[in-house]
Amino acid sequence: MSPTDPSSAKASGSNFIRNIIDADLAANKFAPRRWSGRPGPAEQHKVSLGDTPKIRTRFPPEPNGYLHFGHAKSICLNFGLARDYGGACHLRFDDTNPEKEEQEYVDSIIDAVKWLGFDWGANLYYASNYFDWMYAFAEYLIESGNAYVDSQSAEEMRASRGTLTEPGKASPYRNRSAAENLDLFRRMKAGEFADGAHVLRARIDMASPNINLRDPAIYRIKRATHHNTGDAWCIYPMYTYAHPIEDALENITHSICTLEFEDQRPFYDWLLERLAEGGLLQRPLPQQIEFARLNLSYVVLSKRKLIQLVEEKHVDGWDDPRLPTLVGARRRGFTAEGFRRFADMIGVAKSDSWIDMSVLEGCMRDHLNETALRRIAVLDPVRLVIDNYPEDQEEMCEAPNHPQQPDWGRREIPFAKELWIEREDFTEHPPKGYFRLFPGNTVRLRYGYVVKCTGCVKDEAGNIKSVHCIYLPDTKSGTPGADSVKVKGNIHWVSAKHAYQAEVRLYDRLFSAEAPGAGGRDFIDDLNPDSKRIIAAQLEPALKEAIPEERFQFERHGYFVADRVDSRPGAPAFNRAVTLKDSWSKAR
RNA sequence: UGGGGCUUCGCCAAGUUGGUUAAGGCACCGGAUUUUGAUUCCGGCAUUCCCAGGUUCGAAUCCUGGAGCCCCAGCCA
Repeated sequence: MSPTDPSSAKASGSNFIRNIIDADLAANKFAPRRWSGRPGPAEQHKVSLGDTPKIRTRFPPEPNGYLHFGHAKSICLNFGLARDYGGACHLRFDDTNPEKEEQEYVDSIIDAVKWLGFDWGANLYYASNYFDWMYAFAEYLIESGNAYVDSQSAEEMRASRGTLTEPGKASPYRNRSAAENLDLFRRMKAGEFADGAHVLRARIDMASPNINLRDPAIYRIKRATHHNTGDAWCIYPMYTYAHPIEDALENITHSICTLEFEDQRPFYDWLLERLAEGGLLQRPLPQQIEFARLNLSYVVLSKRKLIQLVEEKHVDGWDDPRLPTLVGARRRGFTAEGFRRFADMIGVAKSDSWIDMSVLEGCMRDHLNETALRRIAVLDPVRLVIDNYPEDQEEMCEAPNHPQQPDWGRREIPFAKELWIEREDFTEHPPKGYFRLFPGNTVRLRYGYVVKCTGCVKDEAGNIKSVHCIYLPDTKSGTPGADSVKVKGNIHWVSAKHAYQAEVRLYDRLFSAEAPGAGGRDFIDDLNPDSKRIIAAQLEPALKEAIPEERFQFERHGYFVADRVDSRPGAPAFNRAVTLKDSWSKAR
């Protein structure tokens, strides 16, 4: 199911959903299930022998937007469960509302789920492919007295629904005969009525304390071209009605959704029970299980807000590396494995919890630490001149591609008299504990020589133009004398003459508030003005050959990725995914 | 205020048939190693489970009462 070895997939700890599945499996609940090889009603499945996957879950996005971090939790949950239990997870597009859904979103969702590392095999489905069955089931509901056509206006319906504390009142159309209802419903389908003229409702209980059971609408007239069925239909099923049926047709065992659907579960069960009674759906019926959606600090995940950020151009499109979309995260340099670890780490439960953005960042840092090649980059360059180094001399220094992975080899970095070093690695007035360059101090130029700082040259305004030092010839890394001089400081550098100057984007959190828009503020006002800084950095020459999406650790800085959109062959641009932990600046 | 949920360490989260000292992760704090102030390693980190009573030899787990937070009145999903 996933690119990672299933056997190594560390069984994410116990959680309430696993407990339910364990109990179901122990009770052999799914033994009667049949699977015909494709979704369908009882009649179709019952001629088959059984269903090989032990459980079936599904990830059912509505193709009306881009997937975000919240979806990643759900994807990892559903596909992860299927993987761990020898089951299957379906990718199903819940496309029952033609006004909001587009092919563009279908494509991006497919890309995102694949990128996260999951495989639905042959189980790619569209709710819209079930419209015929849904329609037939609705006729059955009418015939069995469980649904009726209501001809009230939307306003009238709302008015008669009652309130949270008062029961609703029956519609004057509630007791139409089955024959009349059937005739009306067929004419709705035939296109005889205007949008909104009638609606099909389940007949349950207008006085139910659960508002969702007060005769919910299940079909509405809506003339709109559907991305999949075109103009074949002018009536479309509502989510409440469609979703349970989709699950049942697909033989889903555990239909996992978020907490806000909890009140919907009685209807889910009611509907499926009616249909199973009629022999339309096979038992055992799918069961809906609700878990708490992801809440992430410093982030907005609501579709409305994401759209606003894109449309008002606070970010550069849906794949902006600062956006919590999966395409954005990918461009940012986040990894699929990082998301999977994150999902495992935060677990799944029913309490409405908040996860700090630093947890996600930590997962990315963790995975990137293990996998990213090390390279040198000077992001805020100032010139370092080695006064006692011959003018025209050059030599190579050797550095490992990864300190913990000797097998990954080494690369050479050119060294010369003039180097770029980090501006913050030199100071004339060192604070307590500072062990980088300052006049009189000795540091190692990482993978090169030990140098002793002699001072700096400033312009009239007092800005440092260059730092000066002398090197200790016998101290080159890798040579016998390398450790003859012990130093505490170790700074990185790039030869000025050989450096590859590139565009580097330093991304930071999009919002500076933990809960953007909290306390009645406009969330736009919480935007972090420094969430994107574009700089010209001096990089070690090897970085020129980076290919799009190749990720690196820029030593002592963080993890960066060659941008998959703006990089050109031989001229990659880099995005910062996440910084390294920095206990020095934290301590200060 | 009708209905449905939730409440265990700074943040997640096990624990659910009542039974030794309340898992684990993250964060944090020490200390060791380190040519990344990174990584890695080792150690520490809830006499207490929202609160108050009660049952019991024994309760986070059972009972009673209370508090706080989230969700529901679309012909959205």
